[in-house]
Amino acid sequence: MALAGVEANGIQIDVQYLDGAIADVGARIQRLEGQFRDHAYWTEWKKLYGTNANLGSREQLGKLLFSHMGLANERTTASGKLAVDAVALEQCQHPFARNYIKLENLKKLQSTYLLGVRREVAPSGLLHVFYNLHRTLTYRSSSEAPNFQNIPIRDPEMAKWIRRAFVPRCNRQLLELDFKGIEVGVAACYNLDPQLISYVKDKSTDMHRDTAAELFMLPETAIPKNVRQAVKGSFVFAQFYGDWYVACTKSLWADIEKLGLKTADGVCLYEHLARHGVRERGECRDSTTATGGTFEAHVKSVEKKFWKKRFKVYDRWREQFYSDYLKNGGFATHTGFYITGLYGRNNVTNYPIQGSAFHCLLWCLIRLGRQLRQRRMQSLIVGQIHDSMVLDVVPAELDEVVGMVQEIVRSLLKEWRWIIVPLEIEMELAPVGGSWFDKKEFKI
DNA sequence: AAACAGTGCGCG
DNA sequence: AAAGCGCGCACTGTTT
Repeated sequence: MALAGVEANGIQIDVQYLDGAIADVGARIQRLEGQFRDHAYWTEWKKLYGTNANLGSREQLGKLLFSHMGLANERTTASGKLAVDAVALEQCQHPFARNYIKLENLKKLQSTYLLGVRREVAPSGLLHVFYNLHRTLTYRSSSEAPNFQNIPIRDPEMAKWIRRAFVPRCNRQLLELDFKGIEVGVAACYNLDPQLISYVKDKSTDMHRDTAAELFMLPETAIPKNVRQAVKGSFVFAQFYGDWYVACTKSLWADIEKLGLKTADGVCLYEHLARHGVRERGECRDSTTATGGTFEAHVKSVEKKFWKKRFKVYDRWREQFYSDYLKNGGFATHTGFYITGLYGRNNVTNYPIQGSAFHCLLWCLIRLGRQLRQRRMQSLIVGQIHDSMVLDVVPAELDEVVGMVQEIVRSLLKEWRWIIVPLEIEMELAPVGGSWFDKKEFKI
């Protein structure tokens, strides 16, 4: 019922802007495609495929680059074919391949997002997306027509093109509220690992910083922001979701180059590691290839310490939870669901965390929506993204809305006793009349 | 023409 | 023993 309310509210779209953006991006795509058709490679491409040559076919591009031209590519897909994705094309280090990625990005922006939103906007100018609660294995939600939960944000350029179209109603502003680190917090509520709990509770500590110090042999007091960020994504979260050191080694090693990671003194991390006796990545083929002096061997030892020392209770919980599932044929979540069926180890230990984290948000969303109506306020909930909600607020109601949310979170902690860590709400606010792209951190 | 499988990529 | 989790959408190429 609550999500149906959000669907009915709808989010305002700046249709005039959107139509302009569609025209602009369309022209860019045309221009780029024209450049491709002037390139010598396109002539080769046509020799291979004749009238069937299709610039949009990655299969054809793969044949051209990796079979015909003989460029290297060791990446394969699930079914064993050569992968022709952004990583493989990046590795070609060739302008034709690089520009192809750019073109594909623009086409993704145009077809999935700009046109995807345009197609669904109602004549009123409101976009009523759908939220499902019956389609996920984890008891999260999903969103469709269009999917409101995967609108670009990480690439600022793509984010600007599409998020500019999402605007507040007249004389209002967009407010986004999200739970900070909710999945880590909820994980701690399942595994009760004292070290993890203390990391979550004590703001002076930072597990990403500490792990970064170990992985890159740096002092904990001198971890650059982008190094911490890379370790958070490529190691800590990956490990929590069930990744292993071989894959983590590859992505961390690639991050150094891709993100230009350096020590606080400006020394490239390859050079820094070499000074500490780690001169190469390692073969990274399987569990037998980690030989001494390689980054692979080092990451392996950090992983061991990570699970056997730092988060040993979390480690034991994963084992226990999975073996209980094997015995019982199912597992319960803290939010009252019992999940049965055939799943692997990573699924079983991740589903309850992912689902329950969403239920914290849903619990709050239900109450906020109800209270806004009861108080006859004009502010509306207009969207939801797993651990966040987007509101279209009347400026005069802003303080009251924020107060209501904080009170609701307090009552959540009282009601659900299994939540044994603090829950923090982060807010982002756009100016009155500003778009979703214009949101900025907002503190009271 | 519709359905399906496979691939790739956007988000949390 | 397995080897990050969850989604929706667009597009290509093939089958029905």
